[in-house]
Amino acid sequence: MAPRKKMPERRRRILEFIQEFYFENGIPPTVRDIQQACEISSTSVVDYNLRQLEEAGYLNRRREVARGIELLDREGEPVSSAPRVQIVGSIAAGQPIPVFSSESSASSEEFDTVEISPDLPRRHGKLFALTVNGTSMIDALIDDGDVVVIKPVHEATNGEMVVAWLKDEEEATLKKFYHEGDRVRLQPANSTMSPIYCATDNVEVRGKVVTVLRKFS
Amino acid sequence: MAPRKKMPERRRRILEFIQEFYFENGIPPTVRDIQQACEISSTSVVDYNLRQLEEAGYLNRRREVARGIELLDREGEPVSSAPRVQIVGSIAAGQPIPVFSSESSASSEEFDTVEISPDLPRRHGKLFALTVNGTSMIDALIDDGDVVVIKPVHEATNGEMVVAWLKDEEEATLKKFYHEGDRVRLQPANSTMSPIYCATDNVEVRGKVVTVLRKFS
DNA sequence: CTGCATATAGAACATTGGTTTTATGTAATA
DNA sequence: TATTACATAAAACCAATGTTCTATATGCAG
Repeated sequence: MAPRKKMPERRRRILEFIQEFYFENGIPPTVRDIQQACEISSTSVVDYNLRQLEEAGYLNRRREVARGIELLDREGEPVSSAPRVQIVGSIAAGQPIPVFSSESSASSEEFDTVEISPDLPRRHGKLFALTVNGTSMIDALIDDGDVVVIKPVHEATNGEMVVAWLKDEEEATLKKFYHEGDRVRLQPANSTMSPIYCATDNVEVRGKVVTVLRKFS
Repeated sequence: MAPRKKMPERRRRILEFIQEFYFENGIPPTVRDIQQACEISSTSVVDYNLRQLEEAGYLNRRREVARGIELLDREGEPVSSAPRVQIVGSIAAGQPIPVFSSESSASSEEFDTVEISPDLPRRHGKLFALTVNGTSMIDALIDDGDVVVIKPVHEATNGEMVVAWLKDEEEATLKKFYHEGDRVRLQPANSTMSPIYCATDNVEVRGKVVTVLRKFS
């Protein structure tokens, strides 16, 4: 699969149309649907661009099959109806968590997963999840046993709830992030706990909370 | 749309296959896909049965379109990838809310909707949603502006969070439900508020909370 | 039995829609 | 300038696929 870099305007337009069409109609468009919508003079041009898109890993084409275009997500997986994210571990203030590899490799079937709204990966791309241990985030309305869905990012803006990695301590915590001058304040979401202050270069943001899932049963 | 009653075995088989196929492939099957999978001797038989299924409201057929079968749900709506529920109103302790009609009628496009995990309607069937006003449910980790997804039910077990309708007062509230002898305790989720006690026959359970959705941004 | 609705068959038809072929234009590069 | 990769065009080809036509079988009501 070729790398993804800059793409001609028309090609981008085609890809966008396919996504819209599939979302609205529940079936992929035909080559000629694309041709008309994107005002392209020939089906061969559409075919050409589809091949390029396939090459670049944006979609699969089922040969000789009507409406055989299959959209792929950023990991090359088909975008099916029910996206799931892996629960890669648990987190509680001060507790270590496993290392994240956003380039997650081979072993896929070893984690529990949770089903999430298709909306989320559409907006945020690749996500993962952590189970929350204890009530240390209770003031942020995150309870023991809740699952937080995380978007892997390396920067955060003030007030966002992030997974922060403390290099020296080799610990990860779930806290609110505040950059204050040359240091960082990590604010627990529990009024009985004090904030952590540390040097900017000792803190590594690993991701931020996108949503919280809670079981009612 | 004709009523749904008993269905020939073969027809049921066809419908089941369409569902499986669409789920697995992301596109509907062709007439001939169905023919082969269901071991039917002629495409005309498939066509005949598809017409019957359309008549009975199980699916739509886009005429002259390859893979034009569109599955419908129990409400006659297309089963698209991302299920949505209507936000039919808002709720806060003591505030009135609109009347729910689970047999929701004509007007469909008048409400905001939220996208939910496909898992939920699969498990609970028809759902609706309410926006939470104020912080009266804060102890249950439900904040102002959160959206609660509700399953319309008429009974609840102790401890469940329910939408309760108080007949005399003509008000609806979101509270925890406890049946205690000949009366019902409706427990607010806010430590500064007192529970409501009332006669069993003055309380009507309208639904229970299935999940909470919160925006992080 | 007759008539009628329901269900199945086989075959052919007609359009849709994926694919191929050949030709042209443009920009970057040796 | 010649070469090459990239992008666009027009037209045709033909497999995939929706649709139709005719014939047959079965069960049920009159």
